[in-house]
Amino acid sequence: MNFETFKKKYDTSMERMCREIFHSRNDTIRIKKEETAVKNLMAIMDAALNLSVKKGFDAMSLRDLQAESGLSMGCLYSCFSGKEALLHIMQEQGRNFVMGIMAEALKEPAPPEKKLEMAIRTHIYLSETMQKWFYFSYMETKNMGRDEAKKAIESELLTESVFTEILKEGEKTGIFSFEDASLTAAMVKAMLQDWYLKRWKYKKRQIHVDDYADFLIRFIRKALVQP
Amino acid sequence: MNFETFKKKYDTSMERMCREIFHSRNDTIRIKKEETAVKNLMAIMDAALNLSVKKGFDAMSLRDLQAESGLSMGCLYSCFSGKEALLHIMQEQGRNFVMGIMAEALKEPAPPEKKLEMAIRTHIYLSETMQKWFYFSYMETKNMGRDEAKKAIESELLTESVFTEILKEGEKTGIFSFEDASLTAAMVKAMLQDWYLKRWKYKKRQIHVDDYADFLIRFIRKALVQP
DNA sequence: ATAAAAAAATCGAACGTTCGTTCTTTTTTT
DNA sequence: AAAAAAAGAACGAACGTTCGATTTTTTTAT
Repeated sequence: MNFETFKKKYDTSMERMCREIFHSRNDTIRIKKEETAVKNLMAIMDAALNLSVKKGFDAMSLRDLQAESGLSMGCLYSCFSGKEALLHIMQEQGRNFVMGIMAEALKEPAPPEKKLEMAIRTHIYLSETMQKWFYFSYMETKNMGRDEAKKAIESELLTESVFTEILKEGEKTGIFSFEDASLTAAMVKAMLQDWYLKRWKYKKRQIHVDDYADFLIRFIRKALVQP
Repeated sequence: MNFETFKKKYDTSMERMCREIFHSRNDTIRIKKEETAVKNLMAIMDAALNLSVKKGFDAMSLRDLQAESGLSMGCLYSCFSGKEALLHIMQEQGRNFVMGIMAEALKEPAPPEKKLEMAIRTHIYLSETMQKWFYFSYMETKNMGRDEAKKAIESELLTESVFTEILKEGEKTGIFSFEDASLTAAMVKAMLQDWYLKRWKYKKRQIHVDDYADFLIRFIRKALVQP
C-alpha cells in the first residue's frame, strides 16, 4: 500500500465527515435539508480548522469564523448551539472517524510484520489527508472538558495498544525482539505524531508522505531485531 | 551521568531563571530592588506556567493570574508591560536558558557514541526539571508573533542539527549506520519530545526519567547499526 | 535613635473593547 | 402562502489595561 492506494480506498473528504455530523446530530442542528446543512457545515469546519491551526481555537472569535466561512452569525448558530459545542463536535466526530478507518484497515488477519507496516502506513496516510484535524485535535486537548479529555486519552491509549498487541504477537512468532512492548509502542506513536505536528519541517525538506512512511518502517524494523 | 548527577551539576531553579530575567529586562521592569523583583517574578512565572499548562495561555486571564500568584493587578504590571510581553519573556528566557545548558553540556569533545548519549540525556533531564516550560513552550508556539515564531523554529532546527552532526561524525568513524542523517535526527527529537508532551502517560506507568533515558539510548543504538 | 520626608511598591476601582449569545427582521425556498 | 434559512443589530459579561490612592520601605534630618 502507498498513499495513492490509500486515497482511493478510503473516503476522507470533508463532505463525508460533515454528512456524518449532520446525521448524528440532527437534534442540535436547526437546518432541515441535508444538502444545505452539509454545505454550511463544510464551510464552518474548514474555516474553524484553518483558524484554529493558525491562532488556536480559543483565540478564534466567532466573528473571525463568520468572516472566514462567509456565513452570518445566525447561520452559524443554526448549525451548532455554541462555541463549546462546536469544539465538542469537531473533536468527537474527528476521533470517531479516525478510529473507524484504523479499525477497518486492521480487521483482516495478517502476519505481525505486515500488520505493523499496515498500521503505520494507515496512521501516516490518515494524518496526511486529515493533517489539520490531527494537529487541531492534539493542540486543543487542553480546552476540552473533563469527560472529553478522558475520551481523548482513552483514544490515544487505544491506538497505542494496537501497536503493543502487534509487537507482542511478533515477539511470540520470533520475528520481533525488544525490551518493553508498551515503551516501544510509545516510541512508534511518537514518531507517527511527528509527521503531523512538524509538517512544516518535512514540507520544507521536500520529504513526501511515502518517503516518511518507507523510512519509518525500515527504521523501526531495525530497532526490533536482536541486540 | 544520571538524573541525580545532572541535578547537582546544573542549576535549573526558577529563582535563577527569574534573576536572569530581571537582569536582562530591568528596562521594562518598574521594580528597582532585585530581591523584590525576583520574588514577584517567581510568583508570576510559577502561576503563569501552571495556568497555561492547565488551560492555555490565551484562556488564562490576568485576573486568574492575580488569584494564582497572590499579587495585585498593579503589581503584575510593574513586572511586565502587558500580556503579550509576558508571553514573550517566558518564551525567550526559557529558550535561552535551555540553549545555554545544552551548549555547555556538549562543549567538551568526546567520541560520537558518548556524545549522542550525552545529548540525549541532557535533553531528557532538562525537560524533566523544566517540564512545564517545555510543554508550555511547544504548545504556545501559535500565539507568538512572526519574529518570535521564527526564533522558535530556528531553535528547534538548531537542536536537531546538534544530533545530525553527531550522527554524521559517527558515520565517518564507522560506529553508526543509517539512511538519512537529518531524518534520523528528526526521529530522535520526536522521541525526546514525547517525554515532556506525554508526561502523564509515563507517570501513570511509573516510568521514571532514568528508565526512559536508558531505554531510549538502547533503542536508538539498535536503529543505528548495519541493516 | 527617632521623626519626618521621599521613594518604592502595592492596590483595586473604572474604562473602553471585544467576546459569545440572543432575537427579531428580512430574504429565500418550498 | 407558509416554512426554512440567513442576516446582523443589540446585550451583558469578561477581558486587558490604566491610574490615582494607599501602604510599605528606605533615606534624610535632627
